[in-house]
Amino acid sequence: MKITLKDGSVKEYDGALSVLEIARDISEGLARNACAGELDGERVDLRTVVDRDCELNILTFEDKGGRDAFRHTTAHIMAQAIKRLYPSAKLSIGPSIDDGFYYDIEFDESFSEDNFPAIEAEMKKIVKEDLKIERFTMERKEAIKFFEDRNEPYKVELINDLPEDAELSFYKQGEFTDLCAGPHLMSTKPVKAFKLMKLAGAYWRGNSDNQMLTRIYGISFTKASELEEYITRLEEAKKRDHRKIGKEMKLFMFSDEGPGFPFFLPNGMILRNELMKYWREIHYRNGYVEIETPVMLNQRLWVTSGHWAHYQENMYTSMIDDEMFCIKPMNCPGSILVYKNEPRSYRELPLRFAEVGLVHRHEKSGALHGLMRVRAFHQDDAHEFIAMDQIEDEVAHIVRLIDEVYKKLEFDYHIELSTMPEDHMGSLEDWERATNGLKSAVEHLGLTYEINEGDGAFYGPKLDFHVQDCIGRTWQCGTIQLDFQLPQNFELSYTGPDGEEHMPVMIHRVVFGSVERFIGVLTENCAGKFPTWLSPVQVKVLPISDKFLDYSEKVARELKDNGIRAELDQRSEKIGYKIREARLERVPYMLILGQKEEEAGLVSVRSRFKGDEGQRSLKDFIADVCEEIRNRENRKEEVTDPQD
RNA sequence: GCCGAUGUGGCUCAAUUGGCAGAGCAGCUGAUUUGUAAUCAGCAGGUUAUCGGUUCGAGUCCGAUCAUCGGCUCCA
Repeated sequence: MKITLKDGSVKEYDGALSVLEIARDISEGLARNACAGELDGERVDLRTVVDRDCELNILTFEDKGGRDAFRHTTAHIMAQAIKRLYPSAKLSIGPSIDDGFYYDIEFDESFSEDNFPAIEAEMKKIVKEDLKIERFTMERKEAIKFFEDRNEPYKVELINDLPEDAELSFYKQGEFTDLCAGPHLMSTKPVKAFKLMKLAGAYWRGNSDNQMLTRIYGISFTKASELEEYITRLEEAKKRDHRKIGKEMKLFMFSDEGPGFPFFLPNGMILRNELMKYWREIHYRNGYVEIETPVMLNQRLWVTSGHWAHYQENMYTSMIDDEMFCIKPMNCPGSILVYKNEPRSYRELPLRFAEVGLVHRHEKSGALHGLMRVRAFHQDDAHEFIAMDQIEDEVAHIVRLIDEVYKKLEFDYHIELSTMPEDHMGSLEDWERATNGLKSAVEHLGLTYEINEGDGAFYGPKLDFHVQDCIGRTWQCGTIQLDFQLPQNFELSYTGPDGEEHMPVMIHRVVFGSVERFIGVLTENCAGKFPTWLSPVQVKVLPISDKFLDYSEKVARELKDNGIRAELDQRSEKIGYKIREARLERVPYMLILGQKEEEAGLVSVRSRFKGDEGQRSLKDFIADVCEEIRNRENRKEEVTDPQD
């Protein structure tokens, strides 16, 4: 047989060989580091026997596939340690994930992180024991009996749910045997560096009606230094947390009097208003008109829209004069009332009503998370009413708009297409037509997307734009949702060129998603070092001593007169102290003013980007900063902070 | 909502087996008049999240509630 390797070279063998044996034939080093294989693009075990011509890629810890196998083996080692220490613990599933691995386990007694050190110690023993990991298969009946005898009900349930013809594979290391598709390492020995990271509850099979199991998360590496590096990186990343920076920079706050309801402080308001100024500019440029609809409206409207039936649990309500009013969780019904305010013509389409609407949703207490997940937030919403044949163009138009904004703010994002959920309105045909409309728009733009099965809104499928926070969690920001249902429920129509009444298609879309969440992600992306146009204070004027206060006031006045957000630090402190504070406040520019500057009528510029930029005339400085702000430039940092 | 953890001045954190609630920073007052990341001194600041219990005595032990953090479910 002929085997084509990753580098294109071809190996020929007479008989069948395992992946490991082929690796060993290539080099001893590779065999030592091999974690798994990739056979014609499919992930396989090191034990897999190759007996035909194929492409084979040997995976090590450096490859995602190899890393997965390595960490999956670590999960087994953890499970084995737990079974040694807690023989009555019941195992369910324990996969590798992007960021390590976990195992979901049912314990008899309450389990806390205090138990981690003992488990880690036992894991170390297992690694040291250098247990050989063997793979074998079992008949279904035998396998069920095997796990029934060992009181592992979750494993039995897993086996019962596998298709009839599925091969049931097992991996055995020492006294421990687990149902598992693999792949796995050959022995426990290479798992040199690992750490149990956190503990969480997790519902069996991800269903909140089921039993809650204890999930233990861990991470592992081939070397201790890699583990240390990982932990340091994680700690560094946490310094970018928007909740920490928001407090430091006085952007926003929360109060126990309103859990999940953000308060915007003066600095946060500047940031938000500047963002919205930019937002309005690009929306007016893209053919949107802005409206505002009431925060609360009669329950009747929400019954018609379907929100009362599908979203009631999340809605705040109020009885007024014996009528029930609902505080809006979404802006769409309000926009629809605006649409219906007058007869509409095909000539107006696409009709784009933008609305920065304040919505309230009663989110479960455990779901709240800083500005990322709140109970009151501003959606940079728009509801568009279009003709059926405008779907693809309009969706493409919005995708381009979102892309423009995300690029401007340097967000990395990925797109997900969310399809029909269980709890939905409308016919299957409508759902299919809407889903296909979204698909073809993205495909024609040449963009890639993942499919998120069953995650659409109850009224339609959606394209979601996801971005990452400081520790890699992804958050949905932008979304484009197609909707055939609400136009029907509200009997919307427009007069076509044929003089007949037609039903418009509705698009719900946001670019930022929630302004609050967007600010949270933005803050973490830039670690609070906002571009100058978004900075609460753009220039800080720092007199060397009180003697130069008059000149400093004049300079600050001049800056403010030119529309620059400037602040004067008039405290009787040393210049080093003032600079340090301005740096900690992440101010983009400092003007240092002393005798030299006053006599020459100049300013000394120190920037966040380059440090000391030397002396220049105030006029030139103002011209450049104004230009930078007007263009909404994002100057790059060329200097790093000294350690605190 | 569920599982686990946490809660001490504005912020960051101390407080031994249960035995007088403390420090640094920030704030205020005064001195200092400063040249590119922290000048000095003094003053003030607390019902230890809330409520209840055990105890001669509770920040510390127990219970409940609230909030926050990490996940699960849900979601912009």
